[in-house]
Amino acid sequence: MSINYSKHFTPSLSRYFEETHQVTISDFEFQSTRKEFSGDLTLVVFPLLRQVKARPEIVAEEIGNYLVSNLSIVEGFNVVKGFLNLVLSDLFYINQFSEFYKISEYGHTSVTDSSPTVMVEFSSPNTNKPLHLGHIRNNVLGYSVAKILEANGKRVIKTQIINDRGIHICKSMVAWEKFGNQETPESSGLKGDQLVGKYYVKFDKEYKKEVASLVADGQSDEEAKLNAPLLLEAQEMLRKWEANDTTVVDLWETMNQWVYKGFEVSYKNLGVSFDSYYYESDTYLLGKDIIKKGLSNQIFYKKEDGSVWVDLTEEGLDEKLLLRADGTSVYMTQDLGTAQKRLEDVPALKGMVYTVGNEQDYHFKVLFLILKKLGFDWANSLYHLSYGMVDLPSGKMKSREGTVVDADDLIKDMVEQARTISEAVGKLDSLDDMEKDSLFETIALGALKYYILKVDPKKRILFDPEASIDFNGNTGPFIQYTHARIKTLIQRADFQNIGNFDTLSILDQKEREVIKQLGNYPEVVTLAGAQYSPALIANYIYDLVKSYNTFYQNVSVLGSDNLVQKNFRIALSQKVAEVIYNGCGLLGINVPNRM
RNA sequence: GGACGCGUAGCUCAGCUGGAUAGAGCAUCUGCCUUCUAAGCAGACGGUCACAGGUUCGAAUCCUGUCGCGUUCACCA
Repeated sequence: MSINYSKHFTPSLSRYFEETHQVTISDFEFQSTRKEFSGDLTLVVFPLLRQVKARPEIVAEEIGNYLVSNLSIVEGFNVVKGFLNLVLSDLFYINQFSEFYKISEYGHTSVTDSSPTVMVEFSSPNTNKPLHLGHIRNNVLGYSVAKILEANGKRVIKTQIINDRGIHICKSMVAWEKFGNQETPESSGLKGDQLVGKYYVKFDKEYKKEVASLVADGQSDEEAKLNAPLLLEAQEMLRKWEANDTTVVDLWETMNQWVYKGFEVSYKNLGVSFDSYYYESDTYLLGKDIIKKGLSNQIFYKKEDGSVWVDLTEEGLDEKLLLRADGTSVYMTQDLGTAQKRLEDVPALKGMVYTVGNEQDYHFKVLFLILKKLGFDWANSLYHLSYGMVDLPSGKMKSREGTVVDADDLIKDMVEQARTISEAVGKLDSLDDMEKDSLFETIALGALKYYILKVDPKKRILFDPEASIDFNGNTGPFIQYTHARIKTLIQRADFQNIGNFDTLSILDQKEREVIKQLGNYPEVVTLAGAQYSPALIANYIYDLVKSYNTFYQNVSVLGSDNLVQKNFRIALSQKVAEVIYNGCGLLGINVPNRM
């Protein structure tokens, strides 16, 4: 358990010390008392010994005595070595809880007119193939971080950059022209992105055949790869596209529309959404102006061949190309352009989060440095939300070798699995078929998202299809289940006087645990330190759910004879349900009222 | 080779600004359904926190080095 009491539980304690000794609040370190010792809150006295020269036991004893006689919320204490364990009164917990109880969305900051605007970029797919498991991690992470920032009082614009141009698109187009027989999503019944992806794979297959036959004719492997007719056709198509050839552009637009329609379905299945879209085909040329400006300000320099570079050796990095000798743009140019365009569209923009895999750590380091050098004041508020790859037990995913896990397929499989398990458990007889379907979907997505988000983004994930669908232990369905149970409990409970706990005096140890967890919850995120982490939130929710379950398993609410206590417990349940609901919202996970 | 990231129980992962005997889940074993959801709860078993130094009252956590794994160092995107 991880609780930082210094933020939420200690101001009144620390005030005393500030007055009597020349030490500051930061010298006091509080932590949750370990369960093998008695007490609620522990003061670690070692850090104080620098100011107060005495044996730790004596200092602890003195402080403990003082607190007990001067602070009504401290009922008692014990000293173990340099640790002062304080026993807090029930009143303290009840007051604490009364405070949480009154505030809905406890810990969230609402968005107002003066809230800073930030953009969160995620998904950012290529338009030549369907979304796969790696995209799911990206989408789920980016969406969650957007929600978290919103809960922290930021005005958030969810956006993406769609990689809709380049040779890879042309490959799908060539293959479709040659082998497609005018196939369309309508004629084939295939989702648009799946259809285009099919021809991307087809291209690769035919291309390999051509290479093989060229090699058989005596060409070297390298020659063959460059000379294969299909590749030449794709390159020719790219040239035509850049020259605005209407036939090519029309085909390009048609096929891209298919893909976008397909993506929309996948996003809907995943439960994510966007507020704006940027297309590489619109922005890839824009960076050139920035380069020009940087050149005249001598931030960049030109080599003899005419290519433009930036020198980052002082920052410990290399020289980096920004513009080719022939004047065409590279990846970096276009990212500079996109950043500029976004700022033009949203002048109030105060920061950006880029959700992109960690293989691009270096790229973003360079991008941010360049923007800083160019003097954009928001360049200090750029954050690369970098995440690790998703591995399968069988190894790495490779799209060309067909070892990818398709996003649509995966979601479908998980919904089926949810159905199988749920039907085996029973309990759902009162639901009609539509309610059941929507429930299975909610559970499946909860399982998938939680499985991905509970892991630190920067670590690589080993995606085990079996374990991801597990409904026991530290999983999404476990959390959803607890929420549903609480909801039923509240619905069935017949109670009055909720919110008036004045005469309540004896708390169960488990109730204290739950209240502690509730108090812990709001401190999960800050933007400034780039500390926001869905994994942190996931684990907090799990802690809360676990202590709540333990508490409720051991206490029979409806059997309680004291009305005040009964109401208190129901109020506690309500609050826990609310926190689970809000917390899951930050992860983009829905929680059902029944399951 | 340089840079960055990771290395914690058999497996998958937590572990906040350094604090007490390192925590969960899965797996294995043992208990617990006449009251609100057993998709649960309680317990047992399981650790040289990769390794070696250093900093200090105290290190999984901070510093240095070594080893292992990954990514990256393209006029690809």
